[in-house]
Amino acid sequence: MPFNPQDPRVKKTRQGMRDAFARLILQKGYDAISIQDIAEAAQTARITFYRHYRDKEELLTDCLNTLYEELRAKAKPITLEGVLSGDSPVRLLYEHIEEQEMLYRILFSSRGTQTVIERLRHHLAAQAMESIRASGREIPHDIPLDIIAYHVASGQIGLAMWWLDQNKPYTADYMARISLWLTLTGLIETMGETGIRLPRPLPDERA
Amino acid sequence: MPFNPQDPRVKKTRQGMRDAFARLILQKGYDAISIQDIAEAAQTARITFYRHYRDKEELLTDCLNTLYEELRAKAKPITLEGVLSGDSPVRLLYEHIEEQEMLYRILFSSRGTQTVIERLRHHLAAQAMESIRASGREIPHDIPLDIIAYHVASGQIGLAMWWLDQNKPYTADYMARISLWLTLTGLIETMGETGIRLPRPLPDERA
DNA sequence: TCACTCTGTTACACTATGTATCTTATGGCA
DNA sequence: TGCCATAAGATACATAGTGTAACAGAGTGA
Repeated sequence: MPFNPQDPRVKKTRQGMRDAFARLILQKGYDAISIQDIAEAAQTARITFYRHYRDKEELLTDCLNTLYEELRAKAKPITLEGVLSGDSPVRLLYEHIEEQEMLYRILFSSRGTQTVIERLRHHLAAQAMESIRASGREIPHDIPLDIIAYHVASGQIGLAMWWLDQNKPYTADYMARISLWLTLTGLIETMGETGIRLPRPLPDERA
Repeated sequence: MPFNPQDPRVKKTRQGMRDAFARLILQKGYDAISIQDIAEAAQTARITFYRHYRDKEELLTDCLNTLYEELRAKAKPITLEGVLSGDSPVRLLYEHIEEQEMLYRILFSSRGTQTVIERLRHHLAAQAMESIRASGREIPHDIPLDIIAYHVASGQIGLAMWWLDQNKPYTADYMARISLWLTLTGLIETMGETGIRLPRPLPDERA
């Protein structure tokens, strides 16, 4: 189906589908939605759906890819000074969540989104690695860099999910700073340093 | 349907369904599975499925609830000494993942599981709070305890997901220690302490 | 205006779902 | 051992959703 994405009719149809779909997901959940429902809510014919998307999944991907591309477009070059002064990737994430709250609620809650969350996690992990490189410091105990990066990214995404789930009890700015602070300092002030058995270096531990 | 769960016929039927379902999910994915498929794979009649479960979702919940209950049953009282010597909730998690790898793969990859992952996150968050309380220390900067707990739990789950996704490149023991270490000390050794703007206390930041 | 493209209408075959009815098999117990 | 309660199997059916086809009508842009 070689549709022309520039055609105003096509634009209108697809935008209508995306909007209707987002509304329906929040209203009754991904699984309970039929193609019929989407077509009706978008005030279009059922067959028109099939002309543009193979299935629900593809429409959802269309919705969330746009979201992800938007976040990526916001990314700036990473410097240690920028990160420490609060101009961090996690701050951009919280700003973007504020702008696109409805879509992030779908991303974090629905089911057809595992791949997009995975992409977001990869993205944040890559940025974490870049931040660590920008710091120019040695990694302690030879902990593999990708492990660190995924731990950081997972904590950041998890905290953002918690924030939306709790209906944003704190400001995005506060959350971004907390997230960065926990990532950087962990619980060391709380738990204390004494007695922590550091992991041994890597080679002994290969499975 | 007041079935007797003790009846050996019932036990056999349900166990067969659970096993068949787990195999099918890993084989072709949750969405692509029909009730027919499950019944066939379990070598039973389609109608028998409906006698025991309302839909796919309920069968999946049955599978994963068992998993979650098993993990919960392993939990021990938390002490600071136990946590620091490596006898931590996250170690139990990794041990359990090794024991039930197939089901955890389903839990972490499939779609019908958001609620169970959420429950796992709550569980780990609750244990993190308990660990912090057991330490008897003050929480720095009045950071809300639940924020810390969810950050910790998310990092731990995310790292475990990464580990399975990468086909377990390191031992469970090593992963558990890394996870604990990152949680406790963060990246402070890597990024350094200077220049980090700590979050201001809470009251100014309420949304 | 005209050619082209997109959308709407109607229709159809196919598959999965959920339920009902009746028959057969199984396990516990006197 | 034979009986009884209960679970599983076989068959059938109504319903809903899916995916596709053919044709008519509306919109876009030159």
